[in-house]
Amino acid sequence: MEKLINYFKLLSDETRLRIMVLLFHNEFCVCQITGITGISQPNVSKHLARLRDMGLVKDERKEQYIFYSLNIKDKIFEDILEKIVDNIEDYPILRLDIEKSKGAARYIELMNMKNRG
Amino acid sequence: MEKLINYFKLLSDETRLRIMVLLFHNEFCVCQITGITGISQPNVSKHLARLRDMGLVKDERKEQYIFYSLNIKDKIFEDILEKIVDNIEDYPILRLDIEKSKGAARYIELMNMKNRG
DNA sequence: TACCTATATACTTATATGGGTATATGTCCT
DNA sequence: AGGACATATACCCATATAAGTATATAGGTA
Repeated sequence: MEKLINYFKLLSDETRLRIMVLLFHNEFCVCQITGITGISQPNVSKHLARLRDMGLVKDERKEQYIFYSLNIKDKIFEDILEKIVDNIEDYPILRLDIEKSKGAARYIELMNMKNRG
Repeated sequence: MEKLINYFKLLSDETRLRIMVLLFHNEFCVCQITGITGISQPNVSKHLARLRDMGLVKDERKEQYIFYSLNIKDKIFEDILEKIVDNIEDYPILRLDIEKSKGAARYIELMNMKNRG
């Protein structure tokens, strides 16, 4: 039951909920999540680390970026997350994050272009 | 979204989760919940008050007892709770509470009989 | 090598949370 | 009215949690 309790703890924080819902739609690196949500980079990192330690997300380095993606094994948790996503219209903050995230693939391109002048 | 977050906060505490799952099966008074779960009376009362303030349970006095019952209006919360109950075999503590609760109707009878000698 | 960006972590602080004990309130019964 | 029980609440304490700032680590590129 401790696991179940921990799942609910995870979801009971707005920052983590936003991150989880984002990752439900796609994989993102830390800077993309930071850019999309406006949450500070250390904060995003910290929450992702916690999610990783609980085995709910996995990370993969691609050059300078570390991409995080969902890694859910527990059906009950998956179902709950899905239920939230299905009702995303009820949660404008989440919907907005997803909207913004659609331009996020370009975020890294833009960064790279900027760095190269 | 604050409501959703609050739902998860509610469920992320073992005491409240046990109470909610009990009430999902039946209505109970404070002393029954205390008897079934072994949680202290003030603690049970406090959590029930919190649930009541959030509109998730309602209370009804019957003589000296105050019975609490579920009063869920939000479908997403109902679905989540249902999902837990459907998988109750995974959570021995919850299952045991339910088992014990089956004798709980008799609890008040016993109390009354004892008081009358 | 030096610099820039991405990410992680340490440290601090403020706040929320949960539980215990003691006590108040309310109801029933005699 | 007084005693017994049910419930609620106040108060205290310990702990957990989240966020910010500063800093460390690591990769990429010139």
